[in-house]
Amino acid sequence: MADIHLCMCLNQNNRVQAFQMEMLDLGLKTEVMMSQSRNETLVQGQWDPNKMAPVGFASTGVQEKHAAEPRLKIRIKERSAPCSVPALKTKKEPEIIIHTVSDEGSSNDGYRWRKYGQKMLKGNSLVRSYYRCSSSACPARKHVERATDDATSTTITYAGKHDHDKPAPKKMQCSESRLISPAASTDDARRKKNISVSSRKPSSRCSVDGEVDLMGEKLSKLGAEQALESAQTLLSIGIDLRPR
DNA sequence: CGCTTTTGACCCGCGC
DNA sequence: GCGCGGGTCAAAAGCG
Repeated sequence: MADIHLCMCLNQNNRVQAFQMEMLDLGLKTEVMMSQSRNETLVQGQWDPNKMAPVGFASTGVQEKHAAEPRLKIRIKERSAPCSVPALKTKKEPEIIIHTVSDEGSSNDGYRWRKYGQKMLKGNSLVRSYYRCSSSACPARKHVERATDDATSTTITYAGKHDHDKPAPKKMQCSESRLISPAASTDDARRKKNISVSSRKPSSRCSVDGEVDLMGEKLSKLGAEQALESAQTLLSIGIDLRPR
């Protein structure tokens, strides 16, 4: 099962728009939310993947940061939390949070990341790993947060933008596997030492690009060109939502 | 040999 | 002012 749950919140000029989509193993259930305050969801809608039209809207409560659904969950939102990097402290640089809950728990975003730190958080119940882009002078960073008691739950926080294109793969397959998220590769490395890794199920691929375009179309009606722009930013960062 | 990971130490912001 | 927690640094070790 390769569910994808994407939530995106934006905050520009004191306005927040959000959209969310789920791909329940290609079921492509899509939800669109709009909110007026940070992290608060006011409206939620659904798209029928066949009709490509809204199915219904319903009010929802405040989004919990960490939902407990046992499925792959990807969340993208802006964050106002300060970053220790001085340049990022002053600027409210958008951060993108991807929360994944899956067996594979990896997010291959196409970039090469280098781990530069790891912290035990909240009484060792969480392990947060810190990665930066391997490309020199690239400001892109990401934090991979993983529960020690639930290794299948991973929260990835992206900060900063890549100032370069995705590195060209030398070999399609090899590079793809090589470019699997460092969190996964880290764990893989550990698993190599401890236990054997069960072979990955080749899950079907599904592109989100069309969904993002759909979101942009809908949001444009809401006066959310910023949303589309940020969605493009998201894509430019290189997040690959294709389940593997 | 070059790149990545590991890990303890250090820095800094924030709350009390 | 102090302590705590989060983020980063940097050296050593590991790996391909």
